[in-house]
Parts: sequence; structure tokens; C-alpha cells
Amino acid sequence: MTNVIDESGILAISTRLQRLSDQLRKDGLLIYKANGIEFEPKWFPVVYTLHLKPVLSVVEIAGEIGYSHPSTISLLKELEKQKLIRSKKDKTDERKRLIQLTEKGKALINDMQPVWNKMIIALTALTDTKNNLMKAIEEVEQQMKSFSFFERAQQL
Amino acid sequence: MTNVIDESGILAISTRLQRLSDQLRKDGLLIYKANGIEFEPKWFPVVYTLHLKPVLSVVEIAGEIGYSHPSTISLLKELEKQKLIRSKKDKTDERKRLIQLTEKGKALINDMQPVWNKMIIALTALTDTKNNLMKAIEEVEQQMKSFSFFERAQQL
DNA sequence: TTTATTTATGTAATTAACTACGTAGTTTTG
DNA sequence: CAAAACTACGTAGTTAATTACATAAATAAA
Repeated sequence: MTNVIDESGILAISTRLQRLSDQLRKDGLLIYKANGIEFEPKWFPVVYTLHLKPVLSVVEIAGEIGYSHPSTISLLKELEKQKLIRSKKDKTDERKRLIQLTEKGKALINDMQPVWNKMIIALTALTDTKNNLMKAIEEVEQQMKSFSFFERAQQL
Repeated sequence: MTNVIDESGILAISTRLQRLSDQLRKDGLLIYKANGIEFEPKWFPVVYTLHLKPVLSVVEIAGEIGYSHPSTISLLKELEKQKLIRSKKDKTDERKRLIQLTEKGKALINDMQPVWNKMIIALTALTDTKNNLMKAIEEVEQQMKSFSFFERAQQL
């Protein structure tokens, strides 16, 4: 811990969060690879969403994963190239593209289950410290919902 | 809380961290603006580092803030364009560029102090919940140092 | 039933980080 | 002390997200 940012305290919290996120994502990729799974961590939100809700439009997926719709479209393009998802027009609303997992996609999820389980165990061990990271995130999001960082700072 | 990602638990922790980081950074920008300060949150690590250690080379700054040196160079270019920093060649080592704050940079830091204080208060209030976010981050980084996410998952 | 508004999707340009590579000094080694 | 290895910096290209804009279909309103 010799560096300034680690010592600059809470002002650098955004940087710290991002760094932690990146590290976890990088390790995630390594874990999939080491287990012979061809899957990128950034695909997880879309694939997991379609696993739980099998047929959704582009905007619905974007809403579920909390990304903008253009970001979602580009993820969907990658997943389509991998043949993990496919899409069809909604017959009752011609604007909508309905997305679903392909058989290959469903099979991959099946193969990934044991890896996801390992990840859950490892992440739980990693974050189950005196101050639980997942709970801390949830608590802060809750706090922000009632009163954002901006509002709090302006009120002073 | 209707969306899937918020409910998918710890597997989506990297996405959650990133989202929180983005939100805080966006609000940070708004706070600077609302206080009449022309400053971008992404400059904070470099500027704060130079505030504490007044003369550093490019690679030293990169090390302090935990970024790659090309990322650091591009931040330095922006700060130089804003005339907040300047650089000179190290006479004992011709490869090195030594960076320092300009008078304008130092004055800006002075003007920002009250804003930083507001931010510290707001962030502290926001994150001082049952599970303290800053402490949680530090604890997880400590955990990862002895035994990474990848290592933990592979060992199972 | 036109017209206006909203919604769904898509494209283009931008941003903020990265890795990979190249070059020029500096240091180490045979 | 010449060659090899290392270090510092810079550029180019990539990535994963964004915002802004455009278009077409559906819905609401005049």
C-alpha cells in the first residue's frame, strides 16, 4: 500500500470501485478459460437474463441489465455471432425484435453451471469479510435512491 | 428492484461495482459544475497525487494511481492543455519527463478544497451503512492479495 | 382520419480505459 | 567496453461502454 490513491480515502472511491470491478472481470475470463468454457464475463448479464426470462425484446433486456440499448445491441450482435442467441420479429408489434437463447446457448449454460457454482463459492469467500461487499453495495444503492450523492453534496 | 441483475446475486458483482462507480463519477462531475469548478473527476487521481508528491515522472504517476502509463499520458495531455500541469526533462536521466502542477493548478486545488470537503462529507454519509463500502473494498483487496479470485476458483 | 407523440431499434461518434509495439536512453554483464 | 537487457515514454489500435441522432411502427389526440 505505497500508492497515493489507496491512501486518498473516500474521494477516490469511484476509481477504487472500477479497479476492483476490472480485476474481478479479468479473473472471471481466466476462470472460464481454465474450465474450457468459451464465454466472456461481459456476456453474463444478457445470458443470465435470458436464462430467467426466455423471450425478451432488445429494450426489455437493456432494462433488465441496466445498460443503454445501444450497448445491449452490440452485446446481442456478439452473442448472435457465437450462435448463442437468435431473434425473430414480434408479430403483434413489428418494431420489436424478440430475443431467445438457441439450443447451443442453453447447452452452454448447462455446461457453465459448475463454473458458476465455483465462482459463487470463491466470490462469497472473497467478499465475506467484516464489511460484506455485496451488502455494502446494496446499502449504498438504497441510500442513493432516497438521496443521491449530488443532492447530498448540494445540500451542505 | 424488478431487474434480473440486481437479483442475480454475487455473480454480477463486477457489473454492480462498475455501475456504482459510474454513478458516483457522474454525480461528481455535476457537483464540480454546480460549484463553479471546471474539473473532471477522472483528473482527480493525477492531480491529487501531484498535490501530495509535487514532482514525479510519467511512470511514477501511473504507478501511484494504478493506471497503465498510456492512460496516464492521455490524462497528462488533457491537464497540460488545461495548463494545470507542466513538464520538464530530468537532467540526470534524459528519458524521464518530470511533471508538476502549475500555479493555476495549485490555485485550482485551493479552490476545490471546499468542494472536496463537501464530497467527503456526502460520500461518508452515503457509505456509512451497516457494511461500510470503503472498508469492504479494502478488505476484499486484502483478501485478493493473499489469494486471488482466480486462484480460489481453481482450487475448488 | 390525419397529425402528433411515443416507443423500439439501429447507427455514428465519443470516451476512458487497455494491450502491443517501437524507440531511445540507462544499466548490467560477459 | 561492447553487447544485452531493462526502463521510460510515446503512438497506434482495441474495447466496452456511453450519448446523440435517425427512422419506422404503434398509439393517442385533434
